[in-house]
Amino acid sequence: MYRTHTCGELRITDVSNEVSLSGWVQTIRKFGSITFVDLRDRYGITQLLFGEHLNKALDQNPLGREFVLKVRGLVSERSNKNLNMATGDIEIAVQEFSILNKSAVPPFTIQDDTDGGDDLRMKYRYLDLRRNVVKKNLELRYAVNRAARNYLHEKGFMDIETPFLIRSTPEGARDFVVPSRMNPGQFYALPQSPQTFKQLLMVSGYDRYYQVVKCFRDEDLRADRQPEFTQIDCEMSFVEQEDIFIMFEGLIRSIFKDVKGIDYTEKIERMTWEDAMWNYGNDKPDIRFGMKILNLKSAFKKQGEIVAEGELINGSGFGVFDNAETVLAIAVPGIGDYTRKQTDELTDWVKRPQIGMQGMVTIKCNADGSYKSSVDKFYSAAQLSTIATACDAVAGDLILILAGTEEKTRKAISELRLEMGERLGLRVKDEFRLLWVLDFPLFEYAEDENMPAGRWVARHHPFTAPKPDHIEVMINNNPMIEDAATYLQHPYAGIKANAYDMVLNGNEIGGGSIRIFQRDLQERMFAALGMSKQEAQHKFGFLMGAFEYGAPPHGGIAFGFDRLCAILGGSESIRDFIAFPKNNSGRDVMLDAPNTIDDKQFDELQIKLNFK
RNA sequence: GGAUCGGUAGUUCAGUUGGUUAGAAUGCCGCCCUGUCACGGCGGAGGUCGCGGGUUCGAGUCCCGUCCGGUCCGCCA
Repeated sequence: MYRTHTCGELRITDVSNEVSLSGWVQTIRKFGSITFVDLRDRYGITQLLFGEHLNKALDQNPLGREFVLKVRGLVSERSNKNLNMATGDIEIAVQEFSILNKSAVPPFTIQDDTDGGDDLRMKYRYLDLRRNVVKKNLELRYAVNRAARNYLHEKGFMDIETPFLIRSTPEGARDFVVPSRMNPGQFYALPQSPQTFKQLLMVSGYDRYYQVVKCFRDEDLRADRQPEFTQIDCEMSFVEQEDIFIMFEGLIRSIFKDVKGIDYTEKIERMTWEDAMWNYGNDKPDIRFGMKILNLKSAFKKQGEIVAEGELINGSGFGVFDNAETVLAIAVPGIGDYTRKQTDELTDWVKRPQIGMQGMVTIKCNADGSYKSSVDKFYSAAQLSTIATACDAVAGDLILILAGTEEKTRKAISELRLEMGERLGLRVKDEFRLLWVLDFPLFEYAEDENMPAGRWVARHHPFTAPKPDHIEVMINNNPMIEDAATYLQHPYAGIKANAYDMVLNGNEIGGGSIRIFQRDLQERMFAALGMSKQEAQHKFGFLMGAFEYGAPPHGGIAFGFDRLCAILGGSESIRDFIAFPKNNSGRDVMLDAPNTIDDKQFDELQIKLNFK
């Protein structure tokens, strides 16, 4: 028998029992004639004491780090206890031991504070996974998985597997493709999500479906993006948006409770996409802190906004503002005492290529109620005061202003806001703020080499239903864009979707929609996206055919499982929460994949390489 | 496709204005040590400075190219 107990469970109450343990050698501490060894397994660490009588055996069979060891001995109370270890009251007085397997010296230390770099740890991921911190992350992942499954099972959702080898429908992300040997010249695609299958399951009457499922997208990677990733994919029949909100607020609350022990009882806020863009410059705002964006002048119109276009900065003679499409400001609390050097550094920050601003204007709000600005000669004290008041700035604040084209400036100030939140410590890791963003536009403008004026693409996906009030607009207007410069005036630009994202601390953790379930509306949607009737029938005939046989109204949501785990675990990178992740270039550095295949395999597939 | 940072001992890093024999910590090996748990003490081994080319009397250091890795932009319905 290899073991009677694990390395994490023996306590003072077990003293004088004879036990066997098996595990890995964490450390060896030799003291002349006695030797201490920390033995590690998944459950913990237990100290072993090798007495003088084993010295000869140890000389003949020397131990090393990461050797696999089996010992038999007596549980003994320690004379020096270690309060930092769960098993710190006891040790095993070893009577006999055997080395089950030797280990080469690991390329990095298997410790919480390892000396190994990311690259090396990924190459030897099986060693990295032995480390406690990595193990904790995977345990958290499993806890989230369990919490989700328990909740969904409780609510009557049924886990149904859908196929991985499907057909390519290159809308949106690039597909990974798999050649078919039995059908030469033809390819499967790996699913970007089980979207159409879950909709078909609704047509089939399964009512409530879920799956914790791998999805594949052949796009460039980021710290929070992998080519294969996991979604908690859900779909329900006979629901409206409100039903979805209630159901999945329950899910996320349940996950918080089970995984983090947090009772998230607060109301989960809701914000329209327009408000999010207007106030935060971003469709996934981090609402843990304020610093809302003030529009001093904007090409982006929004109903009900108090500040009229240009009102605050008109006629100043300051060309940068007067000529800009958009001028946006944020009031950063408590940094009104920044030195010239510090504000210059911030200016350099927004001038980085990734942000791409030409410059930045600052207004200091002094303690005596006066203002000091880098554009003092263009604006009166009263004008600066008006701007400051509109920004809700108080004495001690620093107002940062960016000007330029609408899209770029809004994106830049959004980045600046997040950066300042980060620098001021306002983005607290263990504070969680959930938010629904809703009323997304149904369509998004896209450039297209075949269509000079551009065309519409689905912002979410082509199965998303328009808001009921907007269906008429969609049906009664020609989708054709006449002029790229005025696409915002096209009726389609204002059509809103029954789509929603769940946002946690500035991250999109889930997104979904109410779906189209009538054949004619779905056809109309494909047409709006520039797909011919034949093409739509060819690619999605199966779905539209299904809609003819009594499709129920339905909708759903998919959560980004890896990302959710990373945020709950307080990490920026989802790689820490995936057992065997890919690197930045989509490579598995452990397997050295992707890699070439044999000529024989090419022959069987009847495929010939044609490198350019 | 683009921007940017990095590549020096097994590992993590330092290396000044281009100048003698490229350092530290940790890991590894050996010896000593009966209560350690980041054990301690003494000693030792360990380097094609990613690769290729160039400038120079002289290159880890400067220039060009290339490969690899990190982060970001584009992209990600």
